[in-house]
Amino acid sequence: MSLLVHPSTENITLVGLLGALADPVRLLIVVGLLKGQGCMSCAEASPCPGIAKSTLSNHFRMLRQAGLIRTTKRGVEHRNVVRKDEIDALFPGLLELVVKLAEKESAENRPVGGDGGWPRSVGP
Amino acid sequence: MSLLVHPSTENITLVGLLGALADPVRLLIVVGLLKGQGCMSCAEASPCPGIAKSTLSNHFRMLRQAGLIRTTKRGVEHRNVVRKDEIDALFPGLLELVVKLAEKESAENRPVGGDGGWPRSVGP
DNA sequence: TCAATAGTCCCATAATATCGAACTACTGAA
DNA sequence: TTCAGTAGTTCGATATTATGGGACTATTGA
Repeated sequence: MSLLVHPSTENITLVGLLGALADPVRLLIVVGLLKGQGCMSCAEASPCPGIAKSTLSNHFRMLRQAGLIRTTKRGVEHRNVVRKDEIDALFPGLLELVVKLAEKESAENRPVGGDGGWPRSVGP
Repeated sequence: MSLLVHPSTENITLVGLLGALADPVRLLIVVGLLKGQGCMSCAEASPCPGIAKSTLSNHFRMLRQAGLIRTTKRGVEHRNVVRKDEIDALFPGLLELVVKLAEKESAENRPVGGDGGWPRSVGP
């Protein structure tokens, strides 16, 4: 059963948000949500080829737990929206800048994330 | 032997930087470096009680691998500095904003990071 | 009622983080 | 030179976390 627990605003932390954004898939999801509008299906939200459904579900759960998105059931699917107003109040400028930098990075031919160099990509 | 490998600027990614900052200890280290100046000992850099020396060493390695800091040997200790100019060129405004938000968070009595709510702090 | 769809949950496996202990490198005495 | 002390890294074991397949739940529409 999905209870769709969301943290209250006082439990949203900067480290939590950064961690939620520190994954290529999740970053693309969030940028997509912010540039488009609230998105429907998980699969729809992400330009993710060959990622298991359960993994995608986990990514959305992580975004939810970090307080980045709010998920509501709408019929058979889940509607995810970024908690923009709340996050802007807590951490003004963060979402805007991340979106801008992600777009800058991809515009410079450096695929957003890629493997992200995170975690674990450079030797000792 | 420590080779102190640093990624070249083209291998510094947004996801990598966010991941490096997505830890309470590392965030405090980076903020400390940016607010103070290049720091000497790992132990000195971090206001970290009861964190194992090897763990701290790993945190510095992660910051290094993400391209956030540059480490040079100076005598018996390692000198760590934030690669500010390079990161500012790649991702303008990121470091400044993160420092500002971390300070805002702690000013609001919400200890920066805490356990950070990341990873894993809210139930299903 | 039944099939189809959207997502979650559970499990096993793989990848990471943490920390103690051993080790390396450098410094500054004696 | 030798030796003790300091700063960090590396290694091994353990614990935590992510991934993906498959089963399961809930909702919709025929």
